[in-house]
Formats: sequence, structure tokens, C-alpha cells
Amino acid sequence: MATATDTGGISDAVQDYAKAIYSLHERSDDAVSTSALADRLAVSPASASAMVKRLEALGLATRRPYHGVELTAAGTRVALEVIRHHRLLELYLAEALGMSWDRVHEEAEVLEHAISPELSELIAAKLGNPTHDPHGDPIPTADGEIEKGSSRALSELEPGDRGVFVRVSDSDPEMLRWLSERGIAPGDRLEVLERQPFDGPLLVRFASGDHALGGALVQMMRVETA
Amino acid sequence: MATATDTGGISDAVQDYAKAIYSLHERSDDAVSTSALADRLAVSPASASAMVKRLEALGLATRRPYHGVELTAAGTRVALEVIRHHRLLELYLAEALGMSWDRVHEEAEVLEHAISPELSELIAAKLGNPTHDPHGDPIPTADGEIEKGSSRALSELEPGDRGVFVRVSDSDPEMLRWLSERGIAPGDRLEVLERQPFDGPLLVRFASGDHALGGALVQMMRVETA
DNA sequence: CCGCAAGTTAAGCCTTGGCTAACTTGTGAT
DNA sequence: ATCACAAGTTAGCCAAGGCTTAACTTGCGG
Repeated sequence: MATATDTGGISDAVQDYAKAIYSLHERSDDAVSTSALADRLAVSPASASAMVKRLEALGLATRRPYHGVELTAAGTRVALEVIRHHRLLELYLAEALGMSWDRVHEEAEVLEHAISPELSELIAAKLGNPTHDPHGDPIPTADGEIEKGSSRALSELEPGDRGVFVRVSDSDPEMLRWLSERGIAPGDRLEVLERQPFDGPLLVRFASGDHALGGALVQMMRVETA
Repeated sequence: MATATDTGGISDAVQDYAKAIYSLHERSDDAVSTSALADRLAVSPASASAMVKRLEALGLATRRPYHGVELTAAGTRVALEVIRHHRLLELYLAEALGMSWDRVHEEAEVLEHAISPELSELIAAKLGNPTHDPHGDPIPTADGEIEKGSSRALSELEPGDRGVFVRVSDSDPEMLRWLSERGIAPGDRLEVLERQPFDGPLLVRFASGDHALGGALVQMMRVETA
């Protein structure tokens, strides 16, 4: 079945791909690899490859075969619109309707594709046109502007600071690999527990556990703080 | 694409068929004919026939070939649930979010398939568990009860009859707009003054003035008589 | 009892979105 | 410098969902 309101080939799935590409790109700042996309969306690389071709045909993405995808301006607009819907909905469902926070996400995941632009603006207005959701994530504006991620180096944080690990500068693959071996990946929330003097390591708590991180690593790891 | 939340084969389209069968049955109290259904949903009779078979396979309808469809208890539940969603949404969008009345219907038409039961209950609670929507349509309860409507088409009234204009069938937004431009809205009392022969218009007195109404309009306008 | 409208089946089309299997490409390690 | 291997791509396939037209049955009114 096509999308409820015919949006000219931009199905829910296409929107989800755009959203995924956007957020993967945001974390690594590079063209997004097919496998990362496939992984994120829990489909085979072949399927992701095919869908990416559809996005390209729709003018939403440009692709350099074997080197990754990037969103066009139009694709970015699609992604940001969906993200805006999602975040506004989460906020609204929790705040205005008292929905429990752990249910809010999946409800928004469905509704983000169903609400009209008009409704999303009414919701935004009711919320007082918020610019950030309760997690601290910025909410794109109706015309597709989004606050540039004000990420800092992990090394700049002080004990007690919390944030989201968003990327490694230059996406150093070796660092990424090293981190992932320890269960740390972009997107993870973290809290700095302690910092040793004399440029020593930081003790950082992730969902997956505590880690002592130091040296070049903490300078390369970029963190977004709410 | 399948329905967002997998509901075991009950796609949006299936829900729409159930809704259509329900409301056609409500008006005529007979098994619903394939052609009436096809007509209402703007598809070919063959398509309607095929879909009706699917409803039957899903246990939502029983069918006597060449003699019409009726919903089973399960089918009625599906229909009422969708109708409940629809009416709650209409009410909520207008009342809580200030959406204009003529846009509310189409927005609800999409969202009725997307909201979870939990969300619909939150909405109902926020509205104070209303039993009627602003068009005067009764809202089914969460467990599938609905007030038997004792409304008649305006076209069935005779001169001298009085009543209350309760709703427009299917809340046709264009008709609602047209009526409201003339100061006529659900809830208004009326009296039929005169009816012209040969299927001509009715002369109807409202608090706001007298109006000559005819054609499809008087068949869609539902009236409750004391 | 017959014809015609309503209903049904048959056959098929198209889209969406996924899969596996088999291929190409590009790269890092030797 | 080359070569193996991982990553990416293509080819070929499948199933579901919904719709269509064309050709058939049915059953009812005259």
C-alpha cells in the first residue's frame, strides 16, 4: 500500500532511509556506507543498496558506488521533516497527553509518517515552538533548519557532565573499531565520572559500562551536551 | 507496505472496508451489497468482491454470495474501533489543537489507522470521555458499544416536522463548510415548512433563518426528531 | 421463462520491499 | 606489486497488497 497521502513516491520506508542516512552522516560526517545503513535498518546490504538507488532516483540522495551515499538538499529536507515530526510528537505525547516516556518513542515512530505538516505546526505552536526535545536534541524548524551540533571534545568535559558521544573526529576507523570492541559506539550516552590530574584519563560511564579513556582518544571523541 | 504495526493482516484498507460495511449497514439495516460498497470506496465491484472475501477469510465478515455482506462480531469490533479513533481524533484536533473543522476530517482519516489503542484512550481521557462528537455522531466506547442512533435523513421529514440537525453523513467537509457559511451547524433546531413536489427542495426554518435545501444535501443531513 | 443488472471469478498488472547467490571493486597486508 | 577478502553491487526471485478488465454466473422482475 502506498503512503496514505500520496507524496509522490516518498513512502514511509523511503523516509526511514532518509532519516537513517541523515543520522549516520551526522555521527561520522562522511558519506554513509551501505553496510552501516543496512545494519541500522536491519535489512540485508543488498536491500539497502537497492533502496539507496530509489532515493537517488527520487532526487533525495547522491551515491558514489562503493563509496557511500549522501543526502541531497531535498533528501535532507525530508529527513529533517520526519525528525521534526518525531521530536514534536514525543514531546507532545509526553507533555500534553501524559504518555509514559518509554512508550512515546514507538508511538512517534508511527505517527511521524502520518501527520500533516499543518498538524505538526499546530502541535509545535501548542508546545510553544520548542527548539529542543527533552533529551536535548535540537528540533529542526519547519523550514528545515537545525541547530548545528555544538559538540565538544570529550576531553573538555568535567566530572558530572553528561552528553552523547556523537562521532570521532575524522571518523578515524581504527579508533572506532577500538571503541566498538569495548562496546562504545556513536550515539551512546555517557557521563564523566572523574578526571585524573596531569592530563590523565577520564573515567567515563556508558550504558555498557565504565571505561577509562585518555590520550588522543578523548580529544578525538566528540560529545554533544544538551 | 504492510501496516506499520503488524495487526495480523488487518491492513488499513481492510479497516476501511469494515468501516464502510458498518456504516452502510447502519443506514439500510440490510446486508450490504457489493456495488454499494464498491461505490462508496470508489473501486470496481470486482475489487470490492475480492476484498470482501479477504474480510471473510479474516473472520471479519460473513457473506452470502449474490446477497451481500455483514460484519461478524469481530468485524464490528474492528469497525467500531476505527470509528472511535476517528471521532476522538476529530474532536481532539479541533478542540485541543484548534484545527479548523473542515480539515479535521481528512487528518483523522489518516491518523485513525495509526494511533495505538493506548493513545486513543489517553485522548479520550483528556476529552473527558465524550460520548458524542461535534457532528452529533455517537462515539463507540473502548469496548465496542455504541449508542443506537435514532436519526433520520432530513429528506424524510414532512412539513410541520421539527427536529435537531445532528450531523452530516460522513462529515463531508464541503457540505459542513457550505452549511456553516449559511449559519447552519450541527446542534441547531429546525422545522420543515414546506416541501416541493418532484423531489424538489425543502423549505426549512432554522433559528438563523429560512433555507431552501435539496439534492444530496437533505439526504446527508441527519436529524433527530424528539 | 427469459433477459438484464448485479455479483463473481479468472487472469493479470504494478508497486513495494525484501531475500539469496553470485558478481565486482577497492584496499590493506604481505 | 599483488592478491585475498570484505564491502558493495547486480541479478533473479518471491510474497503481499490492491487494483483493473473481461468474461462468466445468478437470480429476480416483467
